[in-house]
Amino acid sequence: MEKNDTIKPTLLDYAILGLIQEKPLSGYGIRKLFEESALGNYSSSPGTIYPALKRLQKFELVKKITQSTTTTARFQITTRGGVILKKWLIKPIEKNDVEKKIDELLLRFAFMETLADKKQKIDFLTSFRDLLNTHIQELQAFYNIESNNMPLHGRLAFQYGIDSNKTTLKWCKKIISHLT
Amino acid sequence: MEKNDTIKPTLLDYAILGLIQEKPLSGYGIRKLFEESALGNYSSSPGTIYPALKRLQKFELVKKITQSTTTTARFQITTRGGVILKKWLIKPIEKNDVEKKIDELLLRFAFMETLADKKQKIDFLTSFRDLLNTHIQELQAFYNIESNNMPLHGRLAFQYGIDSNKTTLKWCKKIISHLT
DNA sequence: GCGCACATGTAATTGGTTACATGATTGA
DNA sequence: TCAATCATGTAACCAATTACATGTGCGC
Repeated sequence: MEKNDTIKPTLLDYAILGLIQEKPLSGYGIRKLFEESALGNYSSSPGTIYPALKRLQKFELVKKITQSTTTTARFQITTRGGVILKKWLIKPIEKNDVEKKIDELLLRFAFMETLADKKQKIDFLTSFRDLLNTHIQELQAFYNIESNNMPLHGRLAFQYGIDSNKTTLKWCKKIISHLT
Repeated sequence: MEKNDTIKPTLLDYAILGLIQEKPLSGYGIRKLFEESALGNYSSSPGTIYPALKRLQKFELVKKITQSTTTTARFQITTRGGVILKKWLIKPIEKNDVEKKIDELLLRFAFMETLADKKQKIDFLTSFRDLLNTHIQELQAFYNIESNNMPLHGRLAFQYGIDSNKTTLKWCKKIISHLT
């Protein structure tokens, strides 16, 4: 009905789309997966999941399927939902993603396994790596100039930021060599 | 006025309290700091900062001070605000903080510099370290059991989680030895 | 018969985002 | 004088959190 209204899926929406894309799941099944997998910190509370599913249904990214009266209804991704999911997966990584949305990039990577081809994966990872490199250099440059003006704990916290970006970079390189 | 109503400050609220605790700042000054320091990804948009300041004023955690008619009004932390800030800084770290709220822990650490004594800092960091150790062991145990059932990319993303926790642990240990 | 896991919702509240709106001051 | 920066706000919208509410089916 609201097909033509634009929807801007949240990260949770994408996580749901990615999960049911593998196989249809009930609302409860989705909740259990979020609870147990621990991968990503998405809320599994009913007040989060069920309204999200309703939203996704409204925009026809998912649809309810009922095989028999005895089994629980499950949600399936629609063609439209699949298109939107894939578009999100392979869209170019932006500076801001690397600076503040590592979780989202990791989620994208996780779902790329079956939904992207090898070239797209490599593109994703090399772009990720390059942007990380730039970001780390910028952080380092900032640190070199400003560290003397920073309070001790601020400096140490900033160093943590650099450290963790370097870890991400290492991971990225490891995966690249793993895939090639 | 609403003194007795409980307030549950958000992370942004704490960030503001921590900043103005050092020296009074205008709303604009706070916005600039969030924009430039890059430390923590807090929104610096007017629609975020000014309502937050209004909220903090309402609960009397900050108060407006005007030195002269020419200078811009600045916000100062109140006694009440100081108490709440300190309580947050030194409260025991929970399992969940280590699992999902590293940013908050880093922010707490940054503000502890002047607001906590050496023992409190060491307690904070050793507790952080111990909880991280436990968490990493749990992740590793989960990985050992489940990795064969995980899809490749899921496994790699999970490994990223372990890696980054290990980085946090290393940082933690480094700071501990730095302080002792 | 009791408790637990399964299963699905709604309602109130609220913080954050985005966009809009306004005006002063300052330096090129 | 014109653009940029300083400076402060409001309004609409929306997703997420928390709490409440309900009901089934299974195993002990």
